[in-house]
Amino acid sequence: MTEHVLPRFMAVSKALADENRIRILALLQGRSLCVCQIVAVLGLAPSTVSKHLSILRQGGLLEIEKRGRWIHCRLAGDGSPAAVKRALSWLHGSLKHSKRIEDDRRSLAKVLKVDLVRLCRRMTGC
Amino acid sequence: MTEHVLPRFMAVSKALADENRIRILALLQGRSLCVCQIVAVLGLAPSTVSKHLSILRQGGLLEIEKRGRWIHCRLAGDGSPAAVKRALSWLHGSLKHSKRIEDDRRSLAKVLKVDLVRLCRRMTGC
DNA sequence: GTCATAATTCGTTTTATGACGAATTATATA
DNA sequence: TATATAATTCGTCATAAAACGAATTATGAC
Repeated sequence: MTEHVLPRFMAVSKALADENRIRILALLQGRSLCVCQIVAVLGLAPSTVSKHLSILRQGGLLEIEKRGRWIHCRLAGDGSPAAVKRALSWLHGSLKHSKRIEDDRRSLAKVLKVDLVRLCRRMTGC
Repeated sequence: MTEHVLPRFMAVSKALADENRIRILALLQGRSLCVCQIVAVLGLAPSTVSKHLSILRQGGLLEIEKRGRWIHCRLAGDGSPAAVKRALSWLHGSLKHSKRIEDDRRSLAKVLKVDLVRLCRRMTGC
């Protein structure tokens, strides 16, 4: 019986309460992505995406890894709390047939074909 | 592949993104409650609780049944979508050791001892 | 070292959400 | 029928959240 159980749960549920963050989590299913790749798919400002990623990390749903100049994101792994794993499994199970998510996946497929350096150059232009 | 999958999911996840709504769902675990009983435990204005209940219903997490002058609420049953059932199971699994939720339960135990008619009379006084 | 650039932080604006009380609706009881 | 009252809807206010651009930080390339 502890004080922080509910706040922790709320951090996860609030993280899941925004459509763009759900899109991010769906994009990351089964793969790791660079921030700029996520930006490219979502079509939002980098600062906005950065904020979303920070909220997802705070909820424990996301892990990051610095690789040189780029930051790669992936979903929380097996080591994460059961509550987080169940949330992700709920999410992925529920969104299997979403057109919006499928559109994002298609968009991602195109983005993945572009070299990272060229992709990020393109970003600044936007 | 349908259009409304993501909006439906968002209706559920947004419904779960408020602490007081989580408290309501936790209170309703395994029992049905009258609106005025929920009001008594949460300590919020009836209009506020009513709004919360409406959001939970919209998300499909809650069902209501009119019994005379009172409206009784219960969690979504076995007939509800898998996404909803999984959300509820995630929630209940995650909050087992929450002090706040446990306090609510104790508060509910007291409320349940009061006759419904007298309880509601007391409400108007507040 | 200097420059380019990936990502974040900060400040601001707009929009969404939660809270309440007053008014309304609907139902049981006198 | 008239009254009491459980619950909702409506209007309003205060707070929180999402979006952007500008400025900043940090890392690799030259």
